[in-house]
Amino acid sequence: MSRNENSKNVTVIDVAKKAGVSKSTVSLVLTGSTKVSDKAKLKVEKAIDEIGYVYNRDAASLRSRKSNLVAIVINDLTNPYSAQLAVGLEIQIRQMGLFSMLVNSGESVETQTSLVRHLKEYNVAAFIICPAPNTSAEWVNNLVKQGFPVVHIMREVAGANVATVLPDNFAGTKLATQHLLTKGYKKIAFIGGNESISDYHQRLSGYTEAMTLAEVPFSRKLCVQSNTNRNGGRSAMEEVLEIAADIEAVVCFSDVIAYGAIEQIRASGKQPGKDIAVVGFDDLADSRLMSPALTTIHVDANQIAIAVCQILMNIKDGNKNKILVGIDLMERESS
Amino acid sequence: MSRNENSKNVTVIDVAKKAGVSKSTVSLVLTGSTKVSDKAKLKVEKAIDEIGYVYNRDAASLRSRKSNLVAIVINDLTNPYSAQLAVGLEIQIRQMGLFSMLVNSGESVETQTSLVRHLKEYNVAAFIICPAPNTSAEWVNNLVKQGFPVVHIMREVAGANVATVLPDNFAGTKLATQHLLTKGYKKIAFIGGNESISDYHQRLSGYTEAMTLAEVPFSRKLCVQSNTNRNGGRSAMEEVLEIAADIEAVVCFSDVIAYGAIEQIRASGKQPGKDIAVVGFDDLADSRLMSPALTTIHVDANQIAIAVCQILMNIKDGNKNKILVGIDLMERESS
DNA sequence: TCATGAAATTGGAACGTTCCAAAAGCTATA
DNA sequence: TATAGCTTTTGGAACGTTCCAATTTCATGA
Repeated sequence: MSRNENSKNVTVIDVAKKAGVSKSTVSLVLTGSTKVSDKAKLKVEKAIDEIGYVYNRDAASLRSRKSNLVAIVINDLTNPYSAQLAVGLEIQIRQMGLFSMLVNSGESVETQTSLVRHLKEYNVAAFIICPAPNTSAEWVNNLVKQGFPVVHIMREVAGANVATVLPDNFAGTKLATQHLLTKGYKKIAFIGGNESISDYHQRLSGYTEAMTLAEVPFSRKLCVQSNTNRNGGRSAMEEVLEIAADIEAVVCFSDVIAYGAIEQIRASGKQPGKDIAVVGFDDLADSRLMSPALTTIHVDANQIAIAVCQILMNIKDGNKNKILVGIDLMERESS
Repeated sequence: MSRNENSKNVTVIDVAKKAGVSKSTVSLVLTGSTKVSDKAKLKVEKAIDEIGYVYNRDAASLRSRKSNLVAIVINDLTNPYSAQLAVGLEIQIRQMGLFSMLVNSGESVETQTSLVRHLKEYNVAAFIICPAPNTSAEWVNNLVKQGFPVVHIMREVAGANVATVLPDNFAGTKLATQHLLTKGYKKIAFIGGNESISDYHQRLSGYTEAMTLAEVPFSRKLCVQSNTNRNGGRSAMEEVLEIAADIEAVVCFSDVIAYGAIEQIRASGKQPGKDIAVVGFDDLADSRLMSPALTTIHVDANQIAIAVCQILMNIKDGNKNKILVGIDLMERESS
């Protein structure tokens, strides 16, 4: 698409003429150089305002081979936690003086591949990716080999040689489970999520660890997998209730799963939070507003965003570490 | 940020050498020209693969003064409906052979202004904007005057001379209210939303129109404003219950408001859907999964996205129309 | 075989910026 | 006043693409 059919653009040269300096001086002002006199700077800024000049980043990044565009590739924007994370990342990136470009892969590797291919053409400086399921390590490593700074968030890709920032899933569910144990519950199930999600194992292990440490017996049958939406929570909870009508508490893979579980508990005629305790994972905004307010593991999206940005700043150090972001237990009415 | 410190980039010239043609021919292949022989095309494509060439859009759009980047400026990505809309727009835009850049204004005019200023530098071809509250018509008109195709979605800015696509809010709440009236309910409240949101008046009018047409008396006191989150729904519902304990049904400004209302109804010891009917607006994915499943006005995000894209295709015709996207009643358990 | 015209290919200029090395302008000191 | 050393300014080249006008190639028909 073209915007203005024929009209000439206003360029640095026009600004230079207006301000009575050279185009090089204008460029120095635009790039915020310190080696330009205040007098010249003022003249240029005045000229820019008067003449309605718009900086052309295409030309700039073509010539300078630099870019301040950071691509954020999100797995699923319709997932509330992902959206929250995207917003946090955007704000942090802007604070670094960079600009972000947000795209959504919709959990499809094909879309993700296509998006990244295009984004490379747009000369992005770095990629922040929440990898779609089945993302290949080879693909990621190739991207890195091409010289792009890459940071993965929320999910790990086995064998991928990239920095990764994710919540301490293991500690999270362990803490959640221990909270329930402390409250005196013994019959505790773990519901929701499934093995195709990279963090499932970590969250499940947190639960089993806590149960084992407390020497409370538990059955693998009470670890019911499901898809990750609200319906998944309902059906997993339904299954648990069928297997063990006397269940006392459930640790949920995520808040969304917990929402479904709560509905199913209600549907079965029991009261969530009273008859059966429920703990979630994520701490979505809704979780403290709902009723009963959901006890959950808080994962601070801003903290993740900050960690990502710190890595981006120092990516040249070849930082390929895994950073675990701390979690907190938010104790509320549902447990 | 810079990616590769010193290494030379692979350019069309390298491709040309490898393929044994001129750079002009390579360019013709890249831009999909029909006036290049199949033989040359194959040679070029082979060379591109072998040499690992990446198209440089900065150079291309600098020279051609064209761009296929469309900016989507969303008011609040953490709002589930906005997120759904953003995803729909992204897909439609990609299908048009364009590329979208998603940014979030967070309902702040200042952020919105800053984002748009930057996006202009990135040479975007068009703006799709869900305007933040207090967006000035002058600002928008100025953007249009600068030659940028602009389409507003979901919200109108009074006095702004731009094409706007939004759901038929009036018809929506009218239909919702008539549905409740048909079911025999008489004491019907309208809750949630507030006058700072451009579509509030339209939705409120739909309700009053239906009540008036049916000659069912109603009190302005039962039209309770609130902020737009779940808590707003709770407090508005609480107020309604205080004023009129015998309320039979509520039309909600949005699904999120309805979620809050349902919780408050429960908290008051009544059963949503049985004792008090609830109707929402938006039809979020969760609304059909929750319990009771929410009766609501369905607004098809894809239809909005398609309408926006149609306008973008024909923007040169100076299309400044307002397009109302049709709505549907989804009758479920809550009414 | 040659002339004709259409189709395909081509090299050089241009897009608007930054980089570079060189020039000019300053200030302080002898 | 001359000089050295520093700060500020500057014109031309370069980034990688597309556009344009000109040239070459090809197919056709006489």
